[in-house]
Amino acid sequence: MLLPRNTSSILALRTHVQQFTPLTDAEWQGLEPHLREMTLGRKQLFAEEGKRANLVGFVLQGSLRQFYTRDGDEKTTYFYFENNLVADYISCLTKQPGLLTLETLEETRLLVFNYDVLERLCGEFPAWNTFARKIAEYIAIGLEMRLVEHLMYSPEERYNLLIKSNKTRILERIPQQYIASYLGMTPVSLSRIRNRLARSA
Amino acid sequence: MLLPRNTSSILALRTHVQQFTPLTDAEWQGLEPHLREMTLGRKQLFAEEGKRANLVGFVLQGSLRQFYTRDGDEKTTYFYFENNLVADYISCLTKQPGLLTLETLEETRLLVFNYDVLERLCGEFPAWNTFARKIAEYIAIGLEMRLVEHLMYSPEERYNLLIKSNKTRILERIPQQYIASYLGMTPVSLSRIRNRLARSA
DNA sequence: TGTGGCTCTTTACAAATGTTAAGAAATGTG
DNA sequence: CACATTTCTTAACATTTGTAAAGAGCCACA
Repeated sequence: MLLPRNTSSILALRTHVQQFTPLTDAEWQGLEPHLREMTLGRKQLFAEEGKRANLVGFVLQGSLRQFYTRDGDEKTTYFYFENNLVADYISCLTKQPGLLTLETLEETRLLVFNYDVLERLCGEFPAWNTFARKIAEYIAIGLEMRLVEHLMYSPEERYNLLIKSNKTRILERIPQQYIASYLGMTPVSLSRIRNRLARSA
Repeated sequence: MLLPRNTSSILALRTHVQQFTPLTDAEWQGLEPHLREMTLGRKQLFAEEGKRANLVGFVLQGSLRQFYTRDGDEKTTYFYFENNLVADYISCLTKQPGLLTLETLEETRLLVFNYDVLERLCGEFPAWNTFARKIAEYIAIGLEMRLVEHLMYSPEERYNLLIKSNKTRILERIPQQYIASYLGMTPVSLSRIRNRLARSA
């Protein structure tokens, strides 16, 4: 479902982009005409396993989860909330069919554009190229930290790290089964760990 | 230990860089004057935990491992071989003290340059900015796949995936205790898994 | 507001990995 | 080439997590 564009939404995205690198009005105008609003109901798909992704979204309201499927079993690996960009980044980069699915957790409103527009802007404007570089660097740092957490800490320690982190949105808004998956354990195991912690506290 | 520069080494690096994006001679000359050769003996450090990193290396000969330390316990998370770039990427990007250590596994010869040179080139030449972007994207893709492997597969399955992968250099050249760490398990556990596999084969 | 479905917890049991320690094997170094 | 060191294997035991199943609690939606 596509809606007309909204000025304050567009400003929110521009502000987000400019947290990575400054943009002149002219540079911004390279992207703005390609933006459109989209609203998805609960449990609808923003990207689907097996399909080549070319859509980037900026979450205005709502949330999504990212999961990989194996033998019909879903492994949730990431969550997206307001004021963040969401995409099957790997499929956009490689132009290969995606391995993951992006599903809304609630009714979600997004500002969207096609990844190939950004790719074209990277060739036309150094500023957009720098933005794309900074985004990639930001993603790489996040992934490295997350991988290290898995290599260095036990499931119970990872849950404690999540509690002490500033990712409270995850704990507040995400069903526990998905948090368990995100932390690399089963829902049963997370329930046990929570029980242990509650008793000792 | 620094040695005079060597033409074929420099060509090897240029070839590697150009696998990410094409460069004119003029663009390449932005980097070349800043290259120098370095040779490290076995078990010497290329980057050290707690120190801010600013060095990028291109491995000409030899290999390194990357590890994080926790309570005196080392967790090896990555290996670097010939014809690959090595750096404490996060420390270079964030300009914060590094969390990891890079140690040679054998006598290693590298071509090195300072990261801030590359950063400057990103501002001067769009081609170098694109190179930095492609590198970041390449790293992000690798990290995402590695994280997913940990979230979706058991230690034994991860060992099987490593065997079936094209990362044979790891299995051939890396001590098993480090491979175990890389796979997120103890050396004892890896030895057991190998034993099980050998019996069933 | 009631009802069906989804989510979380709890239990018992199975399976895998972690821990510790000792010995065998391999490797690096003088 | 031989010794010292490091690495790998094996074993026994402890701990943790996974699995399956049942019930309680909560939420969404009609």
